[in-house]
Amino acid sequence: MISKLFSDIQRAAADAVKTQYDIDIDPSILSVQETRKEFEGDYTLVVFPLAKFKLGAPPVIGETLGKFLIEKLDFVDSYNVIKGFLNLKMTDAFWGSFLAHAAEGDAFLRREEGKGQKVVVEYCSPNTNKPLHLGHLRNIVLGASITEILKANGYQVHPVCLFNDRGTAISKSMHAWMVAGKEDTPESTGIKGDLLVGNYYVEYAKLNDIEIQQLIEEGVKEVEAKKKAPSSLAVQEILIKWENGDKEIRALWENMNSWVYKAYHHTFKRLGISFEKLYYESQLYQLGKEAVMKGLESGAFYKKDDGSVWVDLTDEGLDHKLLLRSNGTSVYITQDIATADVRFQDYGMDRSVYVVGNEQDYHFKVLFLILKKLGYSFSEGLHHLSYGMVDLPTGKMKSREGKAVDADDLLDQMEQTAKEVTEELGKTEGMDEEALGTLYQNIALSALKYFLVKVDPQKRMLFDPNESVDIQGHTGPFIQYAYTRTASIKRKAETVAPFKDNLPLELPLQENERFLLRRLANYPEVLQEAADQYTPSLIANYAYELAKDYNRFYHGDKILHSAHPATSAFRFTLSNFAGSIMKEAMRLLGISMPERM
RNA sequence: GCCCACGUAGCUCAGGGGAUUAGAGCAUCGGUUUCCGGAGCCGAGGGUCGCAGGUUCGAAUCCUGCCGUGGGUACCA
Repeated sequence: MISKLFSDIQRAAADAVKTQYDIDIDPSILSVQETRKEFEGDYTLVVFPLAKFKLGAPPVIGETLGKFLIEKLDFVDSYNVIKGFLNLKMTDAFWGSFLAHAAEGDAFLRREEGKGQKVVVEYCSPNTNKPLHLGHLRNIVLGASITEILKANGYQVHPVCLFNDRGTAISKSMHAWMVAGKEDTPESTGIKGDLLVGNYYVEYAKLNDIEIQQLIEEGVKEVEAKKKAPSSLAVQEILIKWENGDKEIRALWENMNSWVYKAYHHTFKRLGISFEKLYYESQLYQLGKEAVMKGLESGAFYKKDDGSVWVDLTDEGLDHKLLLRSNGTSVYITQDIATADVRFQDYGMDRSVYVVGNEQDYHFKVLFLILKKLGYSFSEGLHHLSYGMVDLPTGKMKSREGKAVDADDLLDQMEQTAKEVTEELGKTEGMDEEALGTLYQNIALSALKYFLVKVDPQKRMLFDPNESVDIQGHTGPFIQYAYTRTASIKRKAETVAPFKDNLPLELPLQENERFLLRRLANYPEVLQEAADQYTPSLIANYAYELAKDYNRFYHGDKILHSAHPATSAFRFTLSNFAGSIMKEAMRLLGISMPERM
């Protein structure tokens, strides 16, 4: 809607230049933007770029164009020129018409761009040897929201999760558990399964470090010591036994994973996320070899004398990359090739999005080039949604040192805070115990998810566990609170008829109303940009700005009891519309809106 | 060494060619409730936009170099 408006203005301005100065210009050189707050107007045409045609001083050109536009475009009410900026004020009728139409149905909330295109989004994808921590949470929130954002843009989206359920990580926990006496279970200890397994992972790391230290003191070189430490050797043995299908090892492996999955599914449920399909590395890791063989046949890869298989990426500015070890076993990237292939068989997707931390930027660059070489039809639609780590004030979060913020603990803590603040405010009379529990959970999730998603994914972010996540200011609960105001207004206004396009506005629009309308009109653009750039933070920041604009509007003239019924109808419809956009924007972030809080 | 990302107020972050005064939140200080919900609203103080060049009518924004931080550069995942 705005993009069409902007191009209308640009075209009219280009026409003006043609008729007034007899010069043909490309309309797109005249950029249109929102008028800055301190000036009068809604949208601004920048006329500086015309300077190079030597038509005169920019302010004079601005005047000429302004006069022309006000004649030609019936939605332009007035204009003013400051330096090379032509500020255009839209008519009240324009805004009235916008509101009446946009607020009707939900066409305004959806875009068609991705219609007919299938996208697979892989996110979360944990190693199953430890609890989900704050870093996973950032991943999950990004993955879940990009899924919804793409859907709202018309794509058919399939969210999937890949469990890295085998390999050295889980084997370390297994070894420590066996060393400790093969006794503890989640049931016997009362410790949730992922944490229990994670504790053994920490135990392993401690044991391993001590052994290495000892060897070094005995004069063994560090590199050697890491390989020769008894626990390191034990893990290698576990890996081999696992591959050979050793009964005892397989049983323990299944058992430990089941503890972890049980806990994960509980956490997933709590976070309100679900996947369409779960993939397991243990079922995929052997398929890589076939894929590599195909590439070998087609000439995309090459074989060295020792039997190892490589891909040459020097043409793309990278180096040679190993795909298959000389002993025939696969490496990390081999599995990813296979996984992409399996996924294509499952979904026939046009695009594939991987939500993975930015320490793997290079890995995905390589993977995407390889998939392209192999000629996959979806290789043009690959995207790595890369995000920065969540750091603690003490540095990186490290599971192996037990230095991580557990997702469930954090949520417990935040629900408590939400409860305290809500009770203090006392707006929840009449809600039963269960509804209150849901509400606290909702507020806690909103604070946490919003905190994680509002920052540009590319940037690292800092989390201080000693300072709990805010619920005031630029936060999820702030936006929820603004929404509950719209809900409250709605409850109290059953008799107010909605505003229709044919109704007159008895008063000229107030500044706060215009700002709010402008913000709302911009929603489809933000929705598109968030999808095009795979950046949910754009939606988050938009929702915040919208809530702020709404609060200013709310603190202005009365919505329901204004002097004229037509004005009340208009303000009421505006309030409701703002509420539904807030709700939709937050839904895209995986946050639901309470009606009261 | 080479490659990538990041560097904006005390702290956490927006803005990513455009306006004189670079915006928010937190923290600090002040105002605001007989009136639709004060988790709010209004205001004050606080900035060499890492540094130096360049491109441009115009640079926090684009380019180059340097500095700082983090990550990558494994027959690890």
